[in-house]
Amino acid sequence: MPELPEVECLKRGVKKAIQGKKLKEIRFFREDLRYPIPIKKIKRECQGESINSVKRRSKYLLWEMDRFSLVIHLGMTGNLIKMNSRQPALHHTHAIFTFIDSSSDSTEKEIYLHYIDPRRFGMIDLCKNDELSGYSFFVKLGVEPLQKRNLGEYLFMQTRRSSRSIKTFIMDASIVVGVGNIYACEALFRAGIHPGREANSLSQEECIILGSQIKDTLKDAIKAGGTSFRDYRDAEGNPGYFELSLSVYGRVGEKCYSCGKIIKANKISGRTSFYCDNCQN
DNA sequence: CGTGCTGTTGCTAG
DNA sequence: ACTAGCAACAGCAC
Repeated sequence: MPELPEVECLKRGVKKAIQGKKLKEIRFFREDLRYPIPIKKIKRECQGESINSVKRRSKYLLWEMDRFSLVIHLGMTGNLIKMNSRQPALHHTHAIFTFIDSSSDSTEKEIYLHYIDPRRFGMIDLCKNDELSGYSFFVKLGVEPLQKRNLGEYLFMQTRRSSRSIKTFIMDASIVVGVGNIYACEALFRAGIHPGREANSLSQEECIILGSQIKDTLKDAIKAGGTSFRDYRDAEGNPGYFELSLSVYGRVGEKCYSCGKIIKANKISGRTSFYCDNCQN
């Protein structure tokens, strides 16, 4: 489900639901996802703590408490959904977080966030707040596309010595985070750049166009609530609608909305790439 | 029934 | 130094 826009939308919903609330109880239903879950440590350090803020870095969610931050990644199929029950409702429910208002001890207003992940490519981890900058999963991350000023100039600099394809390049999280297969395809279409072009063959002008199209594509997707390609839902269980705006992704064999030629699909570094031969050069 | 895809990321081998 | 390929897994379309 998640590329940057989906995680951003989920973050906003989760933030609304739990920020300022007290994490009363955490229940785990298995010991590992992609990596082992430090269950004892998480229970010890987080139960009874208040959530000061909910943040996103790359595709990681951060629940910041006084000393620690819970780090949650959704992998390919993970989700966090508000439910009415503290009982697991689905087969692939791996954790349930119970929140209460910090001010009251009543059980009336408990909130239950269920972590669900069929494929278990996600992760749940804990990191001290003052160690986040050196946190192993964060140290190698590239820039946040929506925060980075002059993203295009940055891409131009970074691409100069790279012979890999531009699509693989912008999907590389050590260069720029959050751009997965869907948004890489869409941003390249909007920029009129063929996904198979060698990164270092792009002119400065093309890089600047690509940089701004990456930002616009991500922003548009966030506005639409993300892309519910298969089963993405936000924290409230609502789907996103950006798939209605997809120009090329998943449209192989269909007509390009812009020129009417047939959309093609090709494997680039093992990932299916959708593009219009006519509009993208 | 297989078979071959799928939104991620980090490690490995070349 | 860079890059492609793979592994971890469940579900779904064909």
